[in-house]
Amino acid sequence: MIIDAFIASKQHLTTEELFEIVRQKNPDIGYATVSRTLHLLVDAGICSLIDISDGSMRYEITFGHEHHDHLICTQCGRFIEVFSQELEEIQTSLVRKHGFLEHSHKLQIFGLCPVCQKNQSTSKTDQ
Amino acid sequence: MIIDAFIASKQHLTTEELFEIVRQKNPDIGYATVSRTLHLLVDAGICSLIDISDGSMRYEITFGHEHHDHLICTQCGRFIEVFSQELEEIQTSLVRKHGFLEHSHKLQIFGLCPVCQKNQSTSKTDQ
DNA sequence: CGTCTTATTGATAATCGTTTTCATTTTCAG
DNA sequence: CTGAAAATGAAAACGATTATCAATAAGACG
Repeated sequence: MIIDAFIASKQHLTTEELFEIVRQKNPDIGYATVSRTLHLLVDAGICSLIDISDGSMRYEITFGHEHHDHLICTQCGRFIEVFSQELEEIQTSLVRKHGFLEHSHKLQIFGLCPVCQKNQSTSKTDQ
Repeated sequence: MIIDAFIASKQHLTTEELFEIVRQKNPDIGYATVSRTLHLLVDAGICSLIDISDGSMRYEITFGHEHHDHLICTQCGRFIEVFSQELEEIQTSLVRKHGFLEHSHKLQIFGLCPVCQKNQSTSKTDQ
C-alpha cells in the first residue's frame, strides 16, 4: 500500500510527505514503517535518494527511469528533469582526464522557473 | 584567529573540523562561535557552503576562487576541483531551453580517485 | 485449526549536525 | 569611567533520520 501511494504520487517525495499521504489512507501506519519501506526500495534499486538541498532527502522512482539532472526553482521548490547527452560526454572525458573511475554524478542547477520569474517581475510593478 | 585558521587549513572544512583546529590554538573558543563565524563569512561572500553528501556541510573559500565542479572519491573522501568551459556553456543552453534563470549550479561526480583504484586492485591480489 | 518461530510494526527514544537561547563577558563611544 | 551594544560559550532546542524494543502479525508445520 505504501508503495502504491508512492507510485501514485507526483514522485520526488520526502519521507514526511509520503507519510502524510499514507496516513490519510490508513492512520495506523507509522512514520518508521514508511521510512523503512523507502529504504527497502532504495536497496532493491527501485528508487533512489536525491538531495536537492532543501533540508531533507527525497526519493525518486528509478525503476525504468533514466539518469537525468535537475533544474531546481529556488522560489517555489519545484524542479524539472533534464538530460543532455552532450553534457554526459563532456563529464565522462573530464573524469577520464583526472584518472577517476566514475560511478555516478549529480548535477543540480538552481534558479528561477519561468513561472516564478513572471511572478517576480509582476510583483515589482504590482502594489 | 578563526578566519586565519580556516585560510591556513587545507580548506573545505566542516564546522567540526575547523572547531578542532581552532580549539588547539585556543581552547576557550566554543563551537557556536566557530559556526557563527563561518556563517558570517558566507554572508560576506568570502566563503560558500558545499555539500558533498558526506553527512555534513563544508565551507570553501570563494574569495578569489572561481566556480568549479567537484570530483569526489567515495572511498577516501578526498575530492578535486575541476572546471570545463564547455560544460558550463552546455549547461547554460540547457537552462535557457527550459526558460529558467540560473543563479548557481552544482555538479558532483562520484567515483574512485586514481589512488583508491590502485589500492582496490592490489587488495584483490594481496593477502 | 493450534503452536512455534520469525518478521514486521508503531511508539518512542536516540542520534547527528546545526541553530537558538540566554546569561555573562567584552567592546568601545562618549 | 560608564553605559549601551555586540560577541561569546555552554547548554538546550531543533529537524531529519535511525535505532530500540515490546507488541503484533505471518506463516510453516504438525
